[in-house]
Amino acid sequence: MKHFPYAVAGDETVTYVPESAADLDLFRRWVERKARAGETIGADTETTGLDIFSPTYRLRTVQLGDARDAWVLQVEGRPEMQEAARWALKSLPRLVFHNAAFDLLVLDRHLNVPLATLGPKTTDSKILAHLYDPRPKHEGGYGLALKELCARDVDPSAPDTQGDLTAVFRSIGETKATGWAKIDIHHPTYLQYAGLDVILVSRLLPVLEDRLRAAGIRKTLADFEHRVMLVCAAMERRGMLVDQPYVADLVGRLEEEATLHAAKASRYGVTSVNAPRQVADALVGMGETLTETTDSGALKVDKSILLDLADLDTQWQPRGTRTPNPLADAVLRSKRAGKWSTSYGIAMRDGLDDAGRIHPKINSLQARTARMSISGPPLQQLPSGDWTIRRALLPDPGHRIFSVDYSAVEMRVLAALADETVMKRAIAEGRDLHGFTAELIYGPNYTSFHRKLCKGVGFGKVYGGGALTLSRQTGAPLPDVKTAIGAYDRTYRGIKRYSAKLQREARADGYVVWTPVGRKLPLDRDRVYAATNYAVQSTARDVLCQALLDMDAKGLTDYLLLPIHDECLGTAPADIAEDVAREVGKTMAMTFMGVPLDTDPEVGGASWGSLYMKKAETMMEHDPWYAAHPDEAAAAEERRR
DNA sequence: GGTATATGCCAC
DNA sequence: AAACGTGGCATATACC
Repeated sequence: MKHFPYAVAGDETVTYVPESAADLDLFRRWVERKARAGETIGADTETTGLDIFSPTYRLRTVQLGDARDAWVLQVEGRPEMQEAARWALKSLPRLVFHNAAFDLLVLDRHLNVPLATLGPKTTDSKILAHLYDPRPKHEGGYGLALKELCARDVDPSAPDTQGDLTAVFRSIGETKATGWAKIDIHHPTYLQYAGLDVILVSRLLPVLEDRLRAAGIRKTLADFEHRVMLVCAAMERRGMLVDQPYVADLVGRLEEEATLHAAKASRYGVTSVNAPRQVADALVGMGETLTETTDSGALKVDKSILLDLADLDTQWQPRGTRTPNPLADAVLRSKRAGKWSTSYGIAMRDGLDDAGRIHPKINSLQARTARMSISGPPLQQLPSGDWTIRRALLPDPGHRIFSVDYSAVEMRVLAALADETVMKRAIAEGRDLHGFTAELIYGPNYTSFHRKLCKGVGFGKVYGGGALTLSRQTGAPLPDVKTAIGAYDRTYRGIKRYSAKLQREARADGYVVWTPVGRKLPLDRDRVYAATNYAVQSTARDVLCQALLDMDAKGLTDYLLLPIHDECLGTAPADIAEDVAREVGKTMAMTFMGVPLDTDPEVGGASWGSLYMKKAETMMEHDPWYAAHPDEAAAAEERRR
């Protein structure tokens, strides 16, 4: 048996690599001892990369270990090693992984150890670290990577196993992208580091648990996050069907459009529309005056400035206020088509598993506020004003897509947290909140502009924005905005009071905000005003996560595709889709601190895009389900009006 | 070849 | 008095 000694925090540790049947017997005896003792064992996998669901993906090693001993099972192409790993994972009573969702999905898909088997006995050290301090290193936190955490809590000189291996990859003529798949499975550094990771995570766990206890973070919150992680992992495993012919055509059209407009821009000397310097220089050369600058002092040529120059409004419709600048127009169009093609179209086209599905990574606990993120491709950020991208994603065959979102959840959470009595009354009465506000401030004859202003001020409260930003955003004159904000504060005194209280407490209590679930959110000292936003955004996130757990308990997870901040996207057989969506809506709906959080279920057709099409005609032409159900298309158009 | 930063834009 | 929050990700650019 190969073995690699290594000193961790002054202790001798050993990584064992079983080769013979006798070696595996030793491994099994170790597992039996650990299982009897009820110990939590560190676990990890090495694989060919991060794209778990790609057809060429391979699991290479499975590691298990405690604070002193690690075992690396070279399972790739070795049935007896796979069997031993499977047996060990099933026998051990408690496991700890760093970033468990990844390894659990790898083991589910490539070692046939179900998510449902390992999930309930798994602790994720990354979740615990996030609960202790959600900030990555560059934001002033301790960081969330295993290396960063172990440097603090285990051994400052512990190696950067991932980083150091990158150097090894280079030494064998591979890159970071190819190294994990190509490195010899017997390479001593590879095996040594594979074992070290589980020794490190075993040692990290008790320290993190102590830290959470000392910080006053409840065990129930950690349990909540682990359950949420497992529901999200199940959604990630399910993935989403891609309309492959549609995507192929879409990418073609977008690339053509990007090229066409790039060619126009090149006539003005811009060789790359994505180079802000080139664009700015060319515009100045054409006689345009650019006044705004970026943080580093360069002339700013962002979308809003280019839209002005191209004489387009925010909906890209001609405004008729000036002669459109053709370069600005070409740059806008080329950039948009290019981004939609690469970030969304190509990502969908090239990220497929062998069943034609994509499996975007759902990070259930990502942001400082605990918000989730989705990447590869970023499905939470697909264009919503235009249905063409979402049209590429489909419910399962024979299903209809559905979506359920909360109505104005962040405003309602704010009303609840701030105990804002006037706002709570309006919500309880089922009033349109922004119209209600406009009426209180401007009287019964308020205009749509007044309502828009009030809506903006409300969002400003949630985001912490000021008068100037709001004025820029709505186009309303600064004095009008200031007046509206003043009136708003007098109308909803509870919000100002709450915001002031959070900030006062934060300054007295180490610049943190505590949320109702007992989550501790660190604030930047120079942005204490963000406290209200953090509390609201984080609590709204926890509302959706509680709903995910409630839905899971009712067996609804099988219908869910994605969480999108205040919304759940799902798929259900066409004959029961309406019922499923209604049930999801009922389960998501709840009362939070006395404030009702209503939901709005909506059932579409045979593509996600159908939920974003406004006209029945469009639905019938571009969505097969509506093509077969014209009456439903007409009804959907009516509802969306 | 790789990283870090700047800029910009997509969503809620 | 004023302060717009959270992400993912592409491209350009400078630098190692």
